[in-house]
Amino acid sequence: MNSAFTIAVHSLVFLASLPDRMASSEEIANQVFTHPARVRKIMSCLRNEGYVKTKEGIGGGYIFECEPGAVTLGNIYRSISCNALKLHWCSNEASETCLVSTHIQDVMNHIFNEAENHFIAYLDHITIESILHKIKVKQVF
Amino acid sequence: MNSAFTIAVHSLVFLASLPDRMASSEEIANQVFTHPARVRKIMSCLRNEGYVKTKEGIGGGYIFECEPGAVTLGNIYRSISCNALKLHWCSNEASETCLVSTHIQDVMNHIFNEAENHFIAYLDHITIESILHKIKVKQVF
DNA sequence: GATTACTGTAATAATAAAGGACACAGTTTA
DNA sequence: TAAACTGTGTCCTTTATTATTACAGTAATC
Repeated sequence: MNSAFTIAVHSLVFLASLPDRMASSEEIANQVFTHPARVRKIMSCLRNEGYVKTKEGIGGGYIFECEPGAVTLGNIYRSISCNALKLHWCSNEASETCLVSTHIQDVMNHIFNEAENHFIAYLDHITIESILHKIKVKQVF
Repeated sequence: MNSAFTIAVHSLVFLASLPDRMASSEEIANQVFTHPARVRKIMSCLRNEGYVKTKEGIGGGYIFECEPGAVTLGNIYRSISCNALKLHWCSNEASETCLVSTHIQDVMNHIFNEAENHFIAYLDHITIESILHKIKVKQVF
């Protein structure tokens, strides 16, 4: 799993802490310790899903489009990292002589899909707002 | 997630299909489409956990040590890939001025741990034997 | 309408991770 | 002693990820 998911979550939590003004990609990047261009790319994705509103030009930037309580980590995962868990390892040269080799691919794909669903189901229980709240009360689990 | 987990599962399913003799790393590598040295490395790990028995020298190789029905994919995941889901992205230069940045790391670590637990809990429902069985009856889900 | 401060996005470069290949010591059998 | 194995470390290539740069497009402000 790459870090795009974490950056997205961190950015959104940051935005949720600033409900009344826009934040520029540079400001977010400083918080998240990455580069403004990367932030913009990731935020583009979140904008397509309707989670943030963006504005170009002077005074522009990013702001939450909907209620932080309505956005789950599952939502973010699905828009940013879906299939990140799936194995990239793949070989189609399977010798047709062996039943195990020819079918294992299907079996593993199915298992990874299901396992990822369980992963996402857990993430769906967590909202951006709940993370912000936990941080605010300094009661970090 | 790297492919070591998949290679381990495939190898074990293959071994489960040969309960009465040892298979060499070369034979397994042919099935799994990787290199004998990589198979040996991964099998070493599985041997440490007691899932396979190994034997050096002529006629040596690998064979199942326990019942294929007793080994779950969760077992394999824990021995081969634990923490594969965890984010590697990490920055300790968090500016102490911002509450979000300073605590987000703890929060995300906790979330990834829990999410991985859900992932593993699903894998614990699947045994090597059940995979072999599904393949044998050609009823691949 | 020119300037400034932004986003959007692509291209390239640098870095990190994964996997393959090889080597060789150690072990067991014959 | 030779042959067929495992165990393990190291190097090299490939691939994936991330950083960096660049620049066109847009909106506000002077």
